[in-house]
Amino acid sequence: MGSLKLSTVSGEKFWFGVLVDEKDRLLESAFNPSRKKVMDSLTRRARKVTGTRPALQPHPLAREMVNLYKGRRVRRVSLDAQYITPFQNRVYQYLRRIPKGRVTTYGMIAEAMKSGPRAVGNAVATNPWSLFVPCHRVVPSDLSVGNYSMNGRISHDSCATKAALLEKEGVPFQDGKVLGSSLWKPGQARP
DNA sequence: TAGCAGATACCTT
DNA sequence: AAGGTATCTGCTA
Repeated sequence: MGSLKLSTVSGEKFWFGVLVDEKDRLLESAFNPSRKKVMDSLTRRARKVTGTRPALQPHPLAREMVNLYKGRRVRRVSLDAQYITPFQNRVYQYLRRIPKGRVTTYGMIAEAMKSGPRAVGNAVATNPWSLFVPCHRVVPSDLSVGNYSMNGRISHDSCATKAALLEKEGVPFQDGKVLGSSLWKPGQARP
């Protein structure tokens, strides 16, 4: 593995950061009100992969991340799936198919995959590609907002961020729950 | 309708 | 083989 690049930008009320390889493949993305937390998460990953610190230099994908946060559509990004498990990979294929403005549930993904909802939650929680793989579009079966961690601890703030992201994408809410009309049912695994 | 376990759970290291 | 879990369902009151 060659050298990695780390780029951060601020936008809205967050810091956004990406870690990319020499071929512009995304290894990890993170966003948080604290720039230090973003940097820590990305440098930790880089160190694990290369044993060295990544080079700090601007990268367009960081800007793209802000666009995603604003609810805009961006070009397809190539992800480096070398450091995730096959199960995570399968789960993320489903996440990437959830249309903007829709949501699905942990249980529905589990059913489609013939796995269990808690296992799916486990994989979703460890998504290394915040925003690029839209894990915020997965909610509990009671259609409440559910949990979100933003590469940190689960908190009220991060869950509010999840709700805000969904609202930006046009998901209708009522009494703190998404409307059933926005549910998207995942199809069976594709070959 | 809110709270609480069980699921012979499911995946990861 | 143990440990973690961003869940779901049905049963209780």
